[in-house]
Amino acid sequence: MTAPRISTSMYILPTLALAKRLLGCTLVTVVAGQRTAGRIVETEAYHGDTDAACHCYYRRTPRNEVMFAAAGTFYVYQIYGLHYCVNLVSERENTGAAVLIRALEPIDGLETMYLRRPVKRPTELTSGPARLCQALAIERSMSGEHTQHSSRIWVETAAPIPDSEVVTTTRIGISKATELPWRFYLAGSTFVSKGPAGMPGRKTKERAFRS
DNA sequence: GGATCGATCGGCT
DNA sequence: GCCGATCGATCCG
Repeated sequence: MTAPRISTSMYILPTLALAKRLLGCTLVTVVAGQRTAGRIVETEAYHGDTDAACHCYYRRTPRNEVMFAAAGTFYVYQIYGLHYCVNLVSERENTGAAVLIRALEPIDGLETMYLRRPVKRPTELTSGPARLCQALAIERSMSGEHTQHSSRIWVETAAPIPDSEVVTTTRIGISKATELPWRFYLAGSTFVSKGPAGMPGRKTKERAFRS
């Protein structure tokens, strides 16, 4: 079962709208002939020079260059020297904004995912930005690929999730701009990441955002 | 269950 | 030199 890839009209949405709209859609990779896919259940928005937590906040550099590419481009970066995280670039070219994909519900290729991540429960497979990259074999060489054209990574569309099923909170694991309610997840999903319990010197606690 | 800590390295504040 | 959009192991209760 596959669905069409997301269309231009979707990934040109403003970053916050795109972050919400990606919920329910399917992130797919095909690596070494193995298709692995998961339903997106958690995202975060990062937006250019207005957002101190964004990689593009200070200026354009070789590292964040891909975030200034066309909307629909994947931006993959390495964090803490050993993990990867994947984003979908948003907004007009040269803006420097993206949506971080933080958690998936595994759908296809579970056996392959377990080979890449020897864990016990399906909830441990893809419930975190670095975990899902390991399970779907996403690494830095995929940075710069486009969801419309890539043969190894793309997003497939799904019906929009009603607002009543989307929870909005502050973002996780950052130390700047912690007040922005730019994290979104599917209410009731057991595949959402919880984030670190608490690390010294870091404000990681999420705050529910009332609306 | 919750808190603490180490791994590991590229890019820059 | 410092530190991060993280994870998993370990210790405590």
